[in-house]
Amino acid sequence: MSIDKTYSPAETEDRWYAYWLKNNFFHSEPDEREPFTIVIPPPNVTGVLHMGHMLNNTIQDILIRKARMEGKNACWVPGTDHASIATEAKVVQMLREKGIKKSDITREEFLTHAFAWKEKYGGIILEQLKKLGASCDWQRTRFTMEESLSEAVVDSFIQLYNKGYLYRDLKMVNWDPAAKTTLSNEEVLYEEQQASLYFIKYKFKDSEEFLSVATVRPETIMGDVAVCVNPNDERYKNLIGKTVIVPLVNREVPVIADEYVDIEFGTGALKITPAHDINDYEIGKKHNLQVIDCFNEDGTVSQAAQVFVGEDRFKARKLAVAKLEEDGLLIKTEIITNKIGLSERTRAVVEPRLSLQWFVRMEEMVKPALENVMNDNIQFFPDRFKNLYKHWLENFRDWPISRQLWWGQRIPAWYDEQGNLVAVAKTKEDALAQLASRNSPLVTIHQDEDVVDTWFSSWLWPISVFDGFKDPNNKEIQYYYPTSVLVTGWDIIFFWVARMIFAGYEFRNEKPFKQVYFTGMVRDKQRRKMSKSLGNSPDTLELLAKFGADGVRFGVMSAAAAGNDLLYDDKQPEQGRNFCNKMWNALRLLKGWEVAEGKNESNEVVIDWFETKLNKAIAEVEISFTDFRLSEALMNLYKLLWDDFCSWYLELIKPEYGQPIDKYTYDKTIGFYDTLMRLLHPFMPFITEEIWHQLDERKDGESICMAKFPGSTLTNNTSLLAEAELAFEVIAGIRDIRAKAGKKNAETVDVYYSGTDAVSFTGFADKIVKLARVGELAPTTQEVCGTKTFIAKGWKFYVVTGEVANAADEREKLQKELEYAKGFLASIEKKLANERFVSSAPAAVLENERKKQADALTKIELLEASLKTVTG
RNA sequence: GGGAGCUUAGCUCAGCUGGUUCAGAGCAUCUGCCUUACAAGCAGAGGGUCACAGGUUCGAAUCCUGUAGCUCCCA
Repeated sequence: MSIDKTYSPAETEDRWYAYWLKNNFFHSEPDEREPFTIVIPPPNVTGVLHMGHMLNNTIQDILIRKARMEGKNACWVPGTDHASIATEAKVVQMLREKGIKKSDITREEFLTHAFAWKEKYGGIILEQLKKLGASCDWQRTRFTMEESLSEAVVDSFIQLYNKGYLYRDLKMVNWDPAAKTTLSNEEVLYEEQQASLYFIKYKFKDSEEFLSVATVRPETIMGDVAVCVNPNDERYKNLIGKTVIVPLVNREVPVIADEYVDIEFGTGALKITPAHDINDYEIGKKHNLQVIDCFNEDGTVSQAAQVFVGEDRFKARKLAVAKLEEDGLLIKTEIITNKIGLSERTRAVVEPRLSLQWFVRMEEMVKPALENVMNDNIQFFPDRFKNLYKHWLENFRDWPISRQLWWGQRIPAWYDEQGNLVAVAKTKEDALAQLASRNSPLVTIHQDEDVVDTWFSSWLWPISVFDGFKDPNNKEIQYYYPTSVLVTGWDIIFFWVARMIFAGYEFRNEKPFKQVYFTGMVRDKQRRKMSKSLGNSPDTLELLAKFGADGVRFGVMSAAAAGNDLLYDDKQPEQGRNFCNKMWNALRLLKGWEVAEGKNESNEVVIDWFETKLNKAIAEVEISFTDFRLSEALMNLYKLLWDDFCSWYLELIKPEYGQPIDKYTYDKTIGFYDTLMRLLHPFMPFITEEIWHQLDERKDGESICMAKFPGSTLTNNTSLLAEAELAFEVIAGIRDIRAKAGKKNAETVDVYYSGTDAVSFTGFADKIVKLARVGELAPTTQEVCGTKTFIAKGWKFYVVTGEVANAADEREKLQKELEYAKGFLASIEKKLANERFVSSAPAAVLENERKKQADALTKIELLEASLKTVTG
C-alpha cells in the first residue's frame, strides 16, 4: 500500500460532498429528537462567495455539524434573498446590453426577464457554499421572491395595515436618482469630500444692498423660498421681515428667523429650500413656506426650476455658478470638507426628496424586541452588542418601505383615479369586494406601483421558510421555531437582526432565535474592510482550490475570535493546509505499521497519559463551545493533535524501525485518532471524513457526519499529567544539551540523576531513554563531574557529553539561576510573612504559596551543591 | 456633538469571577537537522515596565478614575 506524501484535498472534498448528498445526511424532518435549527442569513441572489460569507457559513456549519453529531435533529435552511435594488440594476443592465430599455417593456415582461436571470445566476453562491463544505438541507432551499414567501410578505403587509401600523405620508427620503428609488437610512453611505462653499449676494428688494448667503448647492437656488437667520444673531436682527431677491429666478422671498441656524457656519444666513433638504423642509413646515421641487426623479432640473431645465444636477451647479459670476452675485468661494451620502448600491449621490411613501410605525414593535434582548431571553454573543442594539432601538424612526422598483413584492394597496387610497387587499377582486361591502361606488382602481423593501421580506425569513404564514400551526414551524442560533455580521444588526426580532414577536409572539452570534468583519492587512470596490478580497474559489476547504476553514476560524474583526492573511489558510498534511502523515504512519498480537506493557503509561490529556481537552472544548469561543476550541484541538498526539504520543509508542507494533497499543491508537477526527470534524469536515474511513472498515452509508461527538469521561488523573510533563521536560533538557554539544542523532549519551520530588518521572524512564537517545539512565548519590547539568522540579540531571565543561561558564549559568531562585523565594516569603495575606487569602492560594516555597528551597539547595562542585 | 470599543512579544490576537493554567498562543525571527509519517517537516532558542498616571486591595494585565492615541457606530 502506498499513500501519497502530501494530502491533496481537491479530489477528496468533491468525493465526500457527493457521498454526503447521496446519503441525504443533511436533510431534516421533524421527529421526536431535540431540534437544532439555523436559518442562513440569505445571501444576495446577485452575490458571489466572499470572505465574509466564508467566515459566517463556516461558523454555522461548525455549529450544525456538532449538533448533528450530538444526536440532535440538525436543520440548516439555505436560501437567497431577492435584493431588489442590486438585482434590478443587474437585470436592467443585462437588458440594456440586449438593446432593451426598461421603459419600453411592461412590468410583467420585465419580471419574466428578471426571473430568467435569477434562474440562471441566482444559485451560484449556493453552489459555492457546497465547495466550502456547508451541510445545509438543500431540499429546503428557499428564495424570498418565491410564491409562498411573497404571499407571506403581502399577508403581513395587510395584517400590519389592519392593525394601524402602516401609513402613507409625504416625507423627505433618501432618493437614489440612478436607481430612481428611495433608500432607507441604512442603505446610505457617508463619505467625506472636498466641496466648494459659495458665498452669494441676495439683494434686498429695491436696493443695491445685499445679504451674503453661503451654500454648497447653488443648483438648488431655484427652489429657495426664504432666507433664514438666527434670531439671536446681532448682525441680522434688523433684517428679519425684509424681502430679498433670489438670484437666477428673481423670486421675492422673506428673511425669516429660526434658532436652527448656526451663527458660526458660513455667513450665518441660510437659504431655505424645503424640497431639497430635510432641515429646510422642517423649517419650511414650521413657517408655512411653499415647496418648490426643482429636480426630476432622475436628478435632472425640473420645469419648476425655470432655468437650466433638463440639465443634470451637477451640470446645473456649474451653470448656476457661472451665471452668478456673470451677474456679479458671487462674492467668493471657500473649500470645505463635508459629508455626502452615497447609495450603497449604485454609488449615486443621494438626493433628499419629498415623496409619498408607505411607512411602518415602529413604536409598538420596538418594545418586546428591546425587552427580550436586554433580559437575555435572546442572548447576544458577545453580549456587548446589546449596548449597540439598545441605543439604536431607542432611537428608531419609522421605517419607509416603498421602493420604486419592479423586482420585489408589489405593495397591495389600491387607489382610485384621483390617487386616493381605497383599499389594502391581496387582489383586485378582494379590493373591489371591500369597496362593495362599504357601499362605496364602484370605481376604476389601480394597484400601487411600488414594491416593498427587501428587508420587509427577509425579516420574515425565520418564519416564512417554514411556511409559518400560510399555515401558522403547521408541524414544521411548531417543531423548528424558534430557531436555535443566528450567525451574522454585526454590521447588519439593524438591517436584519432587529427586524427579525420585531417580526418574530409581531407575527408569532415569540422570538425568532434563542441566540445570536455576531461575527467580526474580515479585513485586509491594512485593516480595510474587504469589499468588491476596493478589490482587496482574495478570490475565494481560488483560495479553496489552493488550500482546500478544510485549510481555508481552519485559516478563517483560527483568526476569528468571537465578535472581533479578523485581519486576513494568506498565512492562515496555509497553516490550515499544513495541518491537514500533518494529519495525513500521521495516518500514513499508522497505516504503515505491521501489527503483532500481544501487548507492550511499557506503552501503558503513555496510553493512560494520552487518554487523560484527551479527556481534559474534550471537556475544555465543550466549554469553549458553550461560550461560542470557536477559535479557542479549534486551537486547543490543533495543539492536542499536533503537539500531544503527533509530537509526543506517536513518537513515544512508535516501534523501532522495521519492528511491528503490538495490537493493544495499535488498537488504542486507532481509537484515539478516531476520537480526534470526530472532535475536529465540525471544523474540518472533509479530511476528517477521509481519515476516519481509512482508520477502520466502514460500511457503505456510514459517515463521520453521523458519528457520535466525543464526550468527556472524566479520569482527571492530574498526577499522571504532571509526571508526563516532567518527563517531557527532562527529554527537552537532555536534547538541548545534546544539541549544544553537537551530538549526532546516532550517538547516545549517559544521564545520571539525583534528588527527590513528589512528582516522579521514572514511569517514563525507558521512554526518556528512547526519545532523548540516552545510553544509561541511572540514579547517583553524588555529584558527577565533567558533565552538563540541568534541574527539573526537585531533580538534578547530569548529562555526559564527553566534553570538558567550561567551569567558568557553568558557574556563571548556575549563579544566575541561583539568584533568580533566591529572588523568587524572597517574594514568596514576603507574602507569607504578611499576616493580612495569611489571614485573608483562600486556603488553596496559601497552600500553593507554601508549595512554591518548598520547591524554591529544594532548587536552591541543588544549585548550591552544584556550584560547590564546579568551584571545587 | 452623543455613544461603544480597543491599546499585552516584531505582527495578529487570547487572557472568563483579581491569587501558578499568569505574563500566553499562532505567525514571524534565530540555531541545528533531508533522523524511513510529514522540509507543507523535526529538535531547540530568544523576545514583553501588559499605552501612561493615579487609586482600591494583603495581592492588579484583570476592578475604579483620569490622560493620550486608535477604531467604529449614530447625528
